[in-house]
Amino acid sequence: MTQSIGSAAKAIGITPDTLRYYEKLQLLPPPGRNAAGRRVYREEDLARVRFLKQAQALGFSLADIRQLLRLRESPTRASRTVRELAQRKRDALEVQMRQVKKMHAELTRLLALCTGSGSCCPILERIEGG
Amino acid sequence: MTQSIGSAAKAIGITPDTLRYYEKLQLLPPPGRNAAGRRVYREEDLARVRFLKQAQALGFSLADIRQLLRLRESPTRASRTVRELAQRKRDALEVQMRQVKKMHAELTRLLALCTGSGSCCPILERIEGG
DNA sequence: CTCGAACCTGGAGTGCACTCCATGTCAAGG
DNA sequence: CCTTGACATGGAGTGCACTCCAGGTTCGAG
Repeated sequence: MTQSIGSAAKAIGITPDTLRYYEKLQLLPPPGRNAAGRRVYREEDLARVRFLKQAQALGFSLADIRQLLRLRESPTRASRTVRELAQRKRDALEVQMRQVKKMHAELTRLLALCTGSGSCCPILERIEGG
Repeated sequence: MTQSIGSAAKAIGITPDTLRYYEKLQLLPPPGRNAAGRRVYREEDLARVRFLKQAQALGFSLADIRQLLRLRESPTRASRTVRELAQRKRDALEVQMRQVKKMHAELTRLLALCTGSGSCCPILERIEGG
């Protein structure tokens, strides 16, 4: 069963433009074409795109994903490289999480102080105070 | 006490380019100039930049900060608008936190499964499996 | 006095991940 | 048959926050 670029994109939840963009970046191999020169996607092609999107949802960049896809294709599926990639990504997420948490806590604290009615604003004061 | 753009930038921990960039975006008012036409920063100017950087550290974008700076300058310091800005930002951070947490948990789970030695890779399988 | 560092300006380039555009071809419904 | 919509291409534009460059002036140390 094959699909046009439009229905393939819809099935995955992206746009045809994005699909062509991934192809241009060589994240996806050129799909087949029909007699009229239009792209034809097989289930296998869709699986690759879904893999890409899943990895993206796990926080990997397209550059990371380029690696991941190559490893996925490789016959030995060199597990160690993937593991290292995942580990680095997890470390980065930890740092990000701490930062986001800190910002959130601070804003929560400031919002609790702030009635939104007074003429003085604890939020501005906090930012000013450093 | 006044500063050259270089020492002002250093004091804040940014580059002169960034300082000029903020000025171009009108996030900072044009500072004074000396006889030779070089920028001269007063303590007051530095305070504004520090405010900007603090707000940035709290997760505000430059567009947000433009608002914040205007409000800071305003005579009434309209607290309600600031509060709304902060609230929206906090909500966004909550969403972001949940996402980052989820990705982190998933990667941790996968890394626990993955020895990095076997020929099969749970991480790739997970991404494939959807 | 000289030399290198710091400064000035306007504008271009970066990185990420798309997104949109103009122009043209092709296919299916009414 | 005609229109409308999906598809094709190459290339430009978006948004964010810088960052760098060329070409010229000025400052401060020796």
